[in-house]
Formats: sequence, C-alpha cells, structure tokens
Amino acid sequence: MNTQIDYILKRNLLSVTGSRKKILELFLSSKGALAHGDIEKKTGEKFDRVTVYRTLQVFLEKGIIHIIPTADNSVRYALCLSDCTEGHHHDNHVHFVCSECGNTTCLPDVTVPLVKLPVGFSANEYQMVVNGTCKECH
Amino acid sequence: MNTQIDYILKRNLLSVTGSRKKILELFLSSKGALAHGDIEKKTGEKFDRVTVYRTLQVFLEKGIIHIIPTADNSVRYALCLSDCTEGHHHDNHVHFVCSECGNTTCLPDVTVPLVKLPVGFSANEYQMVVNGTCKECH
DNA sequence: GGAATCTATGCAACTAAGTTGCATTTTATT
DNA sequence: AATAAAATGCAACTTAGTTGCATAGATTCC
Repeated sequence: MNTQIDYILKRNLLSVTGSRKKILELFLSSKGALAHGDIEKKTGEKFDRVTVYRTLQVFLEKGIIHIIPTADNSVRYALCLSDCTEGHHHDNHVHFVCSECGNTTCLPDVTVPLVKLPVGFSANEYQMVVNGTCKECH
Repeated sequence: MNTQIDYILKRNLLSVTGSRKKILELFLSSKGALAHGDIEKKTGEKFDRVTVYRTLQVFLEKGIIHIIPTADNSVRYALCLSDCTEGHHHDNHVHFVCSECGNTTCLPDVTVPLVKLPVGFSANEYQMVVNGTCKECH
C-alpha cells in the first residue's frame, strides 16, 4: 500500500510528504468521491486547511484526481484512472450521485455517450452525472 | 414583455416585485446561463445581495430556473422550459460550456441520452455538460 | 550519512460566498 | 383605504477559499 502511494507520487514528480501520502491514501481507500470537508474530517484535522487545498490543487494539476461536476455547488474529487496524465484526461465515465446517502461514485464501466451538437459547436469534453439511488441504499 | 414576466410570476403564485421582475427579465433576455455575480452586475447593484440570493432560491423552488452543473465550482442558473413545474422538472437537455467565452448555454434540442447503469443503481435524473467552443467563438 | 538546496507546510490575515434574524417597506387582499 | 402577508434591506455572522511569509521537512549531492 505504502509503496503504491509512494510510486504514484514519484511518478508525478512530487515529493513524498505526510499530507500527500495521507490524502492519497484516503482517495485510494474510499470508493466514492471526496469533498474538501470530508478530507479535513477524515484526516482528523491533522493538516492545515491550506495544506489540504494546496494538495488537492497539485493532485488536480498532475491528473491524479479530477473534479466531479455536481448541481448542488459542492466540489467533489475522485481518483483518476491510471491512464490519466498531466493535461490529458481520460475521464469519460459517468458519475453517480446518490440522493439517499449523498455519496458520489465513479462508474468506470459506464462510458459517457457522445451526442450530436448543433452546427457551430465543437466539443472537447463530455461529462455526465446521474442522480438516483445507489447499490448500497437499495 | 412585461405581461409575460408578470404572467410567469403569477402563474407560480409569486407576488410581483421589482427585483423578481428585473431578475426574471434578465433571464429572459440573456441566451446563456447566469451566475449570481452576473445578476448582481447586470442589475447595477440595484438590489441587495441577499435579495438576489433569495429571489434565485424562490425561482429554483418554483421550477422557473434550474441549476446547471459545472466542474469549476461556479453555480449557474438558466430558465426552465415552459413545462417545468414545482418539483417536476423536464430538464433533459444538454448544457454547453464554452471554454473561450465562458458562457454556459442550454441546448434544448439536444436530449440527454440514457445510459445503462450497473445492477443495483436506479436513476432519477440524468445531466450532461459538454465543454468546447460555441457557435459565436468559432 | 550529513550539509545545502529546494519545496511543502503552517500560520495569520485576508477576500469572497452564502446565511440568518429582524425591522422596515412593499405587495396583495377585502 | 386599511389591514394582513410577504419581500426587502441592513447588519452581523458563518463558511469557503486565497495569499504572503517564516519555518519545517524532503531531496540532492558529495
């Protein structure tokens, strides 16, 4: 486990520090997506708020995590798949938000379908969020 | 124009006030989606921040406008189609965010495709956001 | 393995975003 | 026109996110 975390950080040319290891570990061990607040709580307020913000920022830039779009103005992050690199994301899976438990999960096996856009529009990225009831809450 | 605005408000059992008329007028006259800040600017700071928040809240509850999910943590609102009512939305069109001009537009003619979810998941609402270059910026 | 260098962290102070309670004004009702 | 009901504005507050800088920690090089 620790070697995997170290490997991910080193592969992205990041120095291996306590907060980065801990936060990355959180992402690896949690199935769903995490909001900033979740991370602060789950680390037991061990790290400064600013450090959490900056760590998430760095992970985002390196393509280790991605932001999940939501309609409720909450920013949630989830691990990228292994083939994401800096600037080049392959984040083409559907995200699911459960209205019972509030958890956000990635559905890596469900690919975002392409749609035909009106004339004049050109697409760069498609994102899809589904609301409903998840497996656990059924 | 004024009668249309008054009609929409009355149809939703809302009292017709200056701020509601003005903000609704903004939505009707702007093609794209509006963020809270846009509204404050375009009304010329005529209304209190709190009033804008509360007006948007009421419009949301009544189904006059809807929130557009975005990945950049900005909350944007757009007019609902005429057949949306309180609690019952028919907001099944794709939203488009232009990375050039930053505008968010509804694509009412592009329907959100349905996807097959894994076993155990049941969907309530599908939302889709496409990033790219819009008609005007091409 | 230890010193030098470079980077990350924590702190403090700040800006921006959003909320709540209450007195006042405006709208709707009769 | 008078009353009741609701919306507004103000002030104060909470929460979210940012920035600069001194210190602590990680990496590099010998």
